[in-house]
Amino acid sequence: MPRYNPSVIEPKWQRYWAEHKTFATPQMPAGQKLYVLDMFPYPSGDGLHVGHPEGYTATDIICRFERMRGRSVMHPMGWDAFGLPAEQHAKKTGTPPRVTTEKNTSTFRRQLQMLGFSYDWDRELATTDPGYFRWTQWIFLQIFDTWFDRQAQRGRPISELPIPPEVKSQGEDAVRRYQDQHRLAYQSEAPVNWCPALGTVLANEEVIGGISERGGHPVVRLPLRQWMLRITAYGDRLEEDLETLEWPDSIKALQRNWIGRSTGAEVDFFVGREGTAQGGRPAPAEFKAWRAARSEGGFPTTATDDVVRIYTTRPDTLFGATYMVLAPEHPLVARLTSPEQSAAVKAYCEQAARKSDLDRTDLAKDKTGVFTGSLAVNPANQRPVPVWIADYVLASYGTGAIMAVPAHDTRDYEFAVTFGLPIVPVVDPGSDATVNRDDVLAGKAVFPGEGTAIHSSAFDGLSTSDFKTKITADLVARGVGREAVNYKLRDWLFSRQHFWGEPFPVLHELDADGKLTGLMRIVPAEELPVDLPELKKFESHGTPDPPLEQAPPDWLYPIIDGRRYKRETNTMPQWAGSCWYYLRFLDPKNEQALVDPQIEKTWMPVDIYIGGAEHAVLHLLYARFWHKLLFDRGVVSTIEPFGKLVNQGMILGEVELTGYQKADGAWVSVAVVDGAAEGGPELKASREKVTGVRVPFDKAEKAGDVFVLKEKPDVRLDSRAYKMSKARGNVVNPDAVVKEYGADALRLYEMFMGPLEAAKPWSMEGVNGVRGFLDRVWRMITNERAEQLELNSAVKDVEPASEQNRVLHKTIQGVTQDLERMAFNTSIAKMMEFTNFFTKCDVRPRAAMEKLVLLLSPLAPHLAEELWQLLGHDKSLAYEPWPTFDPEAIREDNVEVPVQVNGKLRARVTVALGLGAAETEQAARADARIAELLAGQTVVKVVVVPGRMVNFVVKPAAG
RNA sequence: GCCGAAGUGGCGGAAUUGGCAGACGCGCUAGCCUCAGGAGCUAGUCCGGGUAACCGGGUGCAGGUUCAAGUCCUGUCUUCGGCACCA
Repeated sequence: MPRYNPSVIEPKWQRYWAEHKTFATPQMPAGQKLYVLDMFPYPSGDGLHVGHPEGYTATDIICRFERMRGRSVMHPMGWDAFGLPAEQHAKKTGTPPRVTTEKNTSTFRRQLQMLGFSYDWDRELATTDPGYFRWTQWIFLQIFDTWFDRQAQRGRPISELPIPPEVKSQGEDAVRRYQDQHRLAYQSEAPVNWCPALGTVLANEEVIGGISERGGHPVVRLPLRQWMLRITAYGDRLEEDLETLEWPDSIKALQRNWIGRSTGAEVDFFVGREGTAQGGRPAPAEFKAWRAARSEGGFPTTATDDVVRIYTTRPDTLFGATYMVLAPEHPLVARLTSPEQSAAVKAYCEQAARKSDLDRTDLAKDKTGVFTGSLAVNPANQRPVPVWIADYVLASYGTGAIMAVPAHDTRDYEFAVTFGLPIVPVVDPGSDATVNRDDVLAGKAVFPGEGTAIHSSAFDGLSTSDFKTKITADLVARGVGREAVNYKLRDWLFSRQHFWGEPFPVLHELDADGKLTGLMRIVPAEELPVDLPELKKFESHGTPDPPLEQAPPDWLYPIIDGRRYKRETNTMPQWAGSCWYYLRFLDPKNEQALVDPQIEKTWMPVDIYIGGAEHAVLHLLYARFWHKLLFDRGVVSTIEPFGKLVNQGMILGEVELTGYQKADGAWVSVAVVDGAAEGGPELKASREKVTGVRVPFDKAEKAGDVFVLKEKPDVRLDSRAYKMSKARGNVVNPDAVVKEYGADALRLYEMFMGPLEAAKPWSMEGVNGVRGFLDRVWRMITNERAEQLELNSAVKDVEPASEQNRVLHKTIQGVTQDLERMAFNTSIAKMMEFTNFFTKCDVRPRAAMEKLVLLLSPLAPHLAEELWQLLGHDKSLAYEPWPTFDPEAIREDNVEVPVQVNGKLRARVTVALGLGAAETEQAARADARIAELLAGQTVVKVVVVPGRMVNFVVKPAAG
């Protein structure tokens, strides 16, 4: 019985495509090129999740659609295969990560192939292949070999870095050290999250409140030598070039926010060398001399040690700066601390050092701080201001010190209130409705907005923006300030203390005693890759040092030209491999270059890039950074890697009803429960803990717009879909769906659920629904009752009747337009309408059936290929021309026009297409019901949109 | 707190430019077919009233612009996502 049986036809066509290499991409495009890329997955041990195929189906549809429209399509897939889970598995079981990774990759590959995606599998790559990470290491060498020329705003070879004469005069080693300081890859001490219990270094996201996310063990912060990449140098370009991209505005906003560019001024507050060295205020004579020197010599590039340099975005509030704050880590803290304050300052700084960044911000409700005992001079009005230390100022942002303007900055205001510091308003909010003006002017409220200057001597009356310009110019003229730009973006911490990652192609020089000299030597490009050594065991060795410290000596200590070196033992983060994989897909087997320049020029940029929003910032920012650097170094030809970006929404689990019960089992309404409380749900009023219980749908009913318990209708239930998770037990396995409904049904359902970008709850009933549609298509074209597969007897070689032709062409038009704008859900709806219509026809013209099969083929390719073959074609439809529609066939002779009276729909009249406004109005007036409604009324106005609608505006006739 | 997205039937969602709200699917109801059905077919299904024609209401809430608002404007509430002392 040839019913629609996906478990037979799907493997059949997958084999066909593989054997015929149907989707092999030519190295050079034959037609117009289209590069469609999925964010490649990390092959986890859990296998594919129904979230993966959502984006992959969307890109697959686009690719199949565009191939039929004549484009040359690049559509590759690969594996982001380095990652912590495989390493942790190795620690537990001793299985080498490469073995685990290959096993997981096989599962992922099988699952993706089972869904019939049209990837060119000959381009498959994994970031863990030595042939791949050879080039990841090569890119690192490019970064290492680059410095950033601020003037030109681009990266240049380190050999072109100008060496100051005073450095040159110190000899070769000094020059090398100077270069090392300016490379875009550099080393620095940075704190890591070391968890002794787990024996591993954790990422910031894995540490919550000083406790490891996994296991709940304490985590300590230790400084460790780390590799950093100078992404901040590219801050401006990363921000500005967002404008050139066809990305969702929300993602651009997220990136802009992350880069966090702000403009303002740097200003020096004089503290002096003499008086302040022991606390107290700077000597007036010394200050005078400093002022004179500054107006002569100007503003020095790096701060001198007689000033505290601050950064502010509001130089216009300088007259309101009543104190200063240094971060606890600020280098001047020790010198500015007076003997009397020394104990208090020391205690405060030690306490701050113990807290992680997270703790500092978490406990941010109350401001803490300590006075240094020193005073500085406000350069606007020459008044002395106290210098404080507080951890609400971050050492890592700006200059690590601020001027505090409590009247106009919320944080400064809170601090000033806590410690009783003076509050001087210098901005009049005027009529600004957000604050009470009198309170602001009395120093009893904070006003962070813009307004008119007061208490600012000669600047009074200026608007905030004018003031900024004027005072900045004034500061520059006096040599005490300059314009400045800052970023929230920090340099990229690029090393990990892991085994399962790309080794750095770097060797550290050892002296005769086997100690590090601090000088480095790179592994030359032609000797790459630096492969990972074989480790005997993977267990933790109890120190935060990288696991590769345990590597065999012949790997760890190479001897070159008779000199002993130690290899770098940190490895690169997982981001490294995913930063450039889109380039390697173009030319995956090239051993001479990362990508052939001609091929790169032809295929780049990626035209459509689809993936989850979780990569909105980091992956996309890092990849853009590398791409720009490669552009500067002449490796790639475009300034940006990804043209159009689409984020697929998350697929949630099935909708669940949750009721809440107290410890004694009594039900409580969801209205009185705080579900987001820490440590589980609790009653809003009493903070009593309650338990969430899943309630089956047959125990609940709808009351108004909420669900309630059937047996206790005053108990409201929570109705929502949750993120799929193992813990919740609501994960849907694609294997099971394919087994029961078929891959085409899974693909179609994921597209039919709703817009690609939206978060959507899963529903097995919905899968069953689209499977029903595929069954109907099958029955429309085949004879299900025959013994052998044969055409339905209603399918005939005849011309379509005019109504049939109209439906056909409307469907072609609609589906084409919907696919062009990635509205997959509505394109499916249109094919359903087609099927509903033609199923009712006793005669189904073969040409119409063939066209539908072609329209359906990007979405449900296996079914389409099978029907195409049955309709008498002997090769794949993958490159059949896409059906075109005839506008003539769609045109109807008559249109139904709604007629409104005072904006309310009262009748519909059928008129000839293209009828003029006057005639349409006549036709509307001729309608019996309209005539009745207009009788006795004065028609004030008639609005006619020919072919669309008529509206009579009436009022009762006078008299 | 700040930034972003979204609120439309019992449910997922349509409505491309301001012009017939609810396409399509699920679910539900009734009927047909069947030995049987988690199969198929037909009809109905926004809410209230009415046998019906039809009438009234309706896109989170409150206003506004317009002949006309799901769509535009102002305010507000809720949910989700992100950032979180960035001076």
